[in-house]
Amino acid sequence: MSTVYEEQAKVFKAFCDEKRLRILELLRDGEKCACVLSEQLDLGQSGLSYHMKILVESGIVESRQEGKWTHYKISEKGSAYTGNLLKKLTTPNAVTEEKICCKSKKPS
Amino acid sequence: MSTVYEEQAKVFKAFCDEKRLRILELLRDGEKCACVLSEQLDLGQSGLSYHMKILVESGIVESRQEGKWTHYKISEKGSAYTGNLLKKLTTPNAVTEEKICCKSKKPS
DNA sequence: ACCTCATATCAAAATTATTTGATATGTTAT
DNA sequence: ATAACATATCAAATAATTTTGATATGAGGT
Repeated sequence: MSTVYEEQAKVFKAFCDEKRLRILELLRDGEKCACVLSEQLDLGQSGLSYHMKILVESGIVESRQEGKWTHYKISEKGSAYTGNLLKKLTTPNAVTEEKICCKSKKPS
Repeated sequence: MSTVYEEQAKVFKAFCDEKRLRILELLRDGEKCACVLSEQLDLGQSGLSYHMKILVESGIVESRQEGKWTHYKISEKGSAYTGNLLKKLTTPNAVTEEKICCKSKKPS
């Protein structure tokens, strides 16, 4: 069972972990390279790499290579996409709105 | 380590699981009771209950008791809150925007 | 080419989330 | 009060995620 749902879930995984929220918070102050991020969080090098991969794959973060260093920043495009997706997922379909499910009372 | 981050993560957990995304999709068609949801997904009674608890605790879904039945629907308030939170988490701080980290090149 | 450094990947261990079946709670009807 | 039903909770089993340390890859400098 892998489909649209898994794709969508992947996007929000970015926000489902404490460490990643901390990383995003740091990135709100502007682009940062991995070394700086690793320094500011209690995360080893490989742990950071693991989370950055998830963030990049979610589309929320962009990476840029510069020589040995990798710089990360929040992606405007990805953020906008996610915002729209969230709205879509939580907006009622407006179509067949009223449909009683389990009868509230037996017919008297 | 439990704080704001964990609180925020909890909100987005609603969207991080395939089953829950399916449930939300069903709820976009209007309020539904647990029995109907359970019927439409390959989820046993207790499994559904587990996911509904997560959804309700995230604030995205509201529940309403009616006799024996529990009805669930998407919470407008919770959705709006989450939308704003998402925006907040992905909007740059605009303050000290430019700050070079790892020197791009050695001073020549 | 070789060395050093930054990051990525891998595999094992540890942690956390999900599923499942059994039982508990609470509501309605008899 | 008891029976029947809807949902919640619990505990054990399973699966997925995260952490950690070791090793690989790839860039720059010598």
